[in-house]
Amino acid sequence: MTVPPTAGLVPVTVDIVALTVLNGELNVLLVRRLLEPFAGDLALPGGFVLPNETLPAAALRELDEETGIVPPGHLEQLRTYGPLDRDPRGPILSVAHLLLAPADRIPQAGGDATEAGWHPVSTLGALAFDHATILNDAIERARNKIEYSPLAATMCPAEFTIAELRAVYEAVWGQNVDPRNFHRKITGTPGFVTSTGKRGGGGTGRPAELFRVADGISPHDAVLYPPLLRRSM
Amino acid sequence: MTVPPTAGLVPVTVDIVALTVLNGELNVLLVRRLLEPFAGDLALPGGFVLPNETLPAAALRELDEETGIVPPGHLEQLRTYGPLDRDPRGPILSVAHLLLAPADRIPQAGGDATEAGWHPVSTLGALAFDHATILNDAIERARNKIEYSPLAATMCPAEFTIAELRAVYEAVWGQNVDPRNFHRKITGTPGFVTSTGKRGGGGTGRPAELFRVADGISPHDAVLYPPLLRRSM
DNA sequence: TCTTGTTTTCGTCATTGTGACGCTAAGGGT
DNA sequence: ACCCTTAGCGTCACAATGACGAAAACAAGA
Repeated sequence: MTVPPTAGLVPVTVDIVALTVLNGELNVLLVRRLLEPFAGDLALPGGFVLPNETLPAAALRELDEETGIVPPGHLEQLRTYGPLDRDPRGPILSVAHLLLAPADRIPQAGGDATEAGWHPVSTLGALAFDHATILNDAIERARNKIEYSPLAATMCPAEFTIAELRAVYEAVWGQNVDPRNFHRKITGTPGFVTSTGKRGGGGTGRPAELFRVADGISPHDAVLYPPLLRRSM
Repeated sequence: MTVPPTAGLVPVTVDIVALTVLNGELNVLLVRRLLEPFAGDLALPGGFVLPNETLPAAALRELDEETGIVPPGHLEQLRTYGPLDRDPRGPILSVAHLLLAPADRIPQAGGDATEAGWHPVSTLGALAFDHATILNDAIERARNKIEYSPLAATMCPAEFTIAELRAVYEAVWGQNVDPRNFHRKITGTPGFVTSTGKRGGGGTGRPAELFRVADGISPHDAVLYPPLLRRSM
C-alpha cells in the first residue's frame, strides 16, 4: 500500500490572483521577483506548498509573506496549470487561486519579493512564467462570477453605496452600466444588499444610501436569480 | 536556479468524472479497484501522472487503460483536491477532470480495474477516497455548464432529436422541462443546432427532425446568450 | 440667496424572453 | 377506422430589462 515507483513526484506551487477595483479600474496584486528565474520581473504572488500544508493555507501564507496583506475577501481555487512547459526549472504544478478583495490595505513587499502593489490590468507588460495566461483566466472567471453571485460586494468596503458597487461591475466587465437600471436590479434582488439607514456623503451630488451585504448571506455560495447579465460581446 | 529544498514533492493523480445520459438518467463511469487502498470499492477512473506527461494526456491515458474507451466528448479540468487527508497513503494531489460524453461505447475493464461501467448517480453507495465529493462537484459543474453553453449536445449522438437533447437537460438538472418551450428555445437560439433535413423515426409518435451541432461551433467555448436557465431550487 | 452642476432615486414605457398551455400534424398499434 | 403518442406551431399573460424622463438632495460658485 504505497505509491507506485512509476509515479512522478512533482513540486507544487500556489499562485494568487488578487483582484480589486481602484480608481474605477480593475487592479491585480503583483510582486517583483527577487530570485531567478524571472528575477526582476513582475509576477503573481505565490510559492511552493510546504509539506503538511493545504492549498488554501499555502495561498494565504504566500500572500502574507510576499505582500504583507491577507485581505478579507473571497478566496477560491481557479484552476491548475502545468506541469510541463511553464517553468524553466522543470515540471512544476501550479494551483492558481482567485481572491476578490477590497482595496483598503496597503501591500508591503517581503519574502522573495522586492515590490508589492496593485497594478491596473489594462497597462500591464509581460509577466513571469505563464502568469499572463493565469491572469486572463482569473479575470474571465471574475467577470462570470459576479453575474450570478453577490461576490462583487467583496470588492467593496463593508458599507458601500450602490454607485460603488456599480463601479465594481463596470471595472470588472469593462462596460458602462446604466445607474438607474442597476439601482433597480440590486435593490430589487432579495438577499443581496440591505440598507444601513446611514448616508455616505463626501463626493459631489446627492448623498447616497449606505448598504451592506444582506444578513445571513455568505457571498461564497449565494446565488442571484435571475442573474445580472452583462451585454454579450 | 533550482527548486528550494523546503518545497514538498507530491505525487499527483488525475481522476475523471465521465458523465452521460443513459435511459433518461444521469450516469457516471466507475471502476472497481483491484489494488489497495479501497480494493474492491467503486471509484472514479484515474491514476498517477507519469513524468513528462500533461494533465489532459494523463486523464485520457488512464481512461483508456481502465475503461477501454476514450469517448469523443468534452474534457475539461474540474478542480484540484488535496493534498491532505484524502488518501491513506499520504499527501497526494488529485486533479479532477470532467468529461461529458455520449453513451455509445461500452466500457471494458483493464489496468488496475476489475470492472468498468456506467452507474446511475441516483443509486450510488460509498465511493473510494473523496470521490463522492468530486462527483458532486462535477455534477454541479455540469448542471451550470449546460445553462450557458451548448455542451449538452456532446452527451448526444452526432445526430439527435430535440427530445433527446431535452432528455439530457432533464437528466442532468433532475427537473422536467416543457417540451414546447424547450423546442422553441433551442431552435430559436442561433448557433446551437442546425437541421439535417432527415427524420429520426423509431419510437412512438410523430417522427422528429434530426439535428446536429451548428457548423463552426466548438461547444468548448461557445456561449448561449441569453442562457437557458433552470428553475431555481 | 439664487443658480448651476452633479449624483441619487423613483417612474414610465416599449421590447424581449419565458412559463403555461391549446391545437394540429404525423406517425404506430389494434 | 379509431385511438394513443409525440412533434411542432401558435397564443396569451407576466416578468425582466433597456432606454430614458424627472424629481430629490446635496456642493460650489455667482
